[in-house]
Amino acid sequence: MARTARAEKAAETRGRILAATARMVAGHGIRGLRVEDVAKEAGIAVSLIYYHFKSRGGLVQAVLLRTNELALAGLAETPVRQLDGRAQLSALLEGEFSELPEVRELAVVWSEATASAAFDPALVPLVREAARNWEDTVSRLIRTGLADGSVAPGTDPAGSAARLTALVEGLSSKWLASVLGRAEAIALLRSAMARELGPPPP
Amino acid sequence: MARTARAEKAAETRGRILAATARMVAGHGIRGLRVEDVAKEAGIAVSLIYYHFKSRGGLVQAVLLRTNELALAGLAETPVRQLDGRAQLSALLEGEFSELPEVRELAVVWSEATASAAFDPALVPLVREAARNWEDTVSRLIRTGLADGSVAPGTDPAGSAARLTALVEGLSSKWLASVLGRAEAIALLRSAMARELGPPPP
DNA sequence: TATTATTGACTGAAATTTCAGTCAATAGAT
DNA sequence: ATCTATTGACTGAAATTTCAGTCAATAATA
Repeated sequence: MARTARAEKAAETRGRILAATARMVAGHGIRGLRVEDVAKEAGIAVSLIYYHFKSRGGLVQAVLLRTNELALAGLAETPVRQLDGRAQLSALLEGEFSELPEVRELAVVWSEATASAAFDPALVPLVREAARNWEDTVSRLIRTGLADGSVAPGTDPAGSAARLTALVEGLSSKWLASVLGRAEAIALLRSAMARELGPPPP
Repeated sequence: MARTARAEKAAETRGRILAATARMVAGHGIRGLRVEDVAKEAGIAVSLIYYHFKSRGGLVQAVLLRTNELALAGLAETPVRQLDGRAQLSALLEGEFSELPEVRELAVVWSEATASAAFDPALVPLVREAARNWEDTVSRLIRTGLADGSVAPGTDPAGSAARLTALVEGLSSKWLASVLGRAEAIALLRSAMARELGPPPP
């Protein structure tokens, strides 16, 4: 499908709008999202947003979809082969508390989506799928750890994954709300991992 | 201070407004809260809300304060003296996932407050204090459990309390978002408690 | 290939909707 | 008669959505 130059540029614009939307959601929340702000941030006319997306709600849906895709891509990124499963998992979970704007952005959008899903049924399937992806990745890494000996034998991958992801979500929301510092959050996560997966290998 | 009939009635009205606000927040979130809806729900005029509270923001602050007080009162409710510390803690944490509207209401308001605090610094102290109360209560019950033998010796009350409360918050947000069923949430909580506090006594 | 028609991306401004917040007037208690 | 609680109608400022129209890229035609 030879995309014409015009279509190419349009796709890029759409992408710019979504990126701008993500930044705005990260800064003001889903409910605090203003279409005009998005347009300004993306450097385009407000009405163009309505041309590409049906409505403000459609824009939100689209940005959540994109966020899921980005997160999946991030998970797929092979995290240094020489690390054992346990270390990879550590990196993945602790990475949730990064100060890097683009990582924090994902965390905020995700947390906003979950919170909003309680009032907006349209978001539920999206949030469900994202949660499943995340949990699957964690339990896969636990199995890797079981195989390479970095995780204590007898660990239940699915159960530990469910508990750890829920814990991370709780810690993350406290962290985003400034109730918990980054260091404390990571310390709590580490102690929980030790309980779930046995003492870390040296 | 002999409260006159007028003051009495006014106080009651204030209470009705706050109760209505809590219901609306539970249904639409803090960000979805509209003062006209509150007025309709409480059966009073919009302007009366501004008479009793300075602004929409003041109303939100007030409802969060009230929610904290309600929660504290709920915590204080002596949970049957014959239960050991462990059982009391179980009841307390599992109670978070009750289907009772008034309990679920507390959970939603709390979760909304936390989510909103990420964008509204005015809410941070309130959320902090509520988190501290909650964590203190949990760690106190763990100490009770240590004393009566229902919690494994060597358990660190503060650490376990921090991890358990974070876990409950994560489970709760998934539960409210319909990502997790009540039964699953409780099962995960139980398995986590077993890890933190040792096997439950028979 | 030069000319003409058609489509797709995009804009600016106006229409509509949505809300928080105000105020003067009134009812009711003391 | 005074003060307090309460009302209902109103305002103003955002914010969302719609729409008529421009311009450049592509497709069709000669």
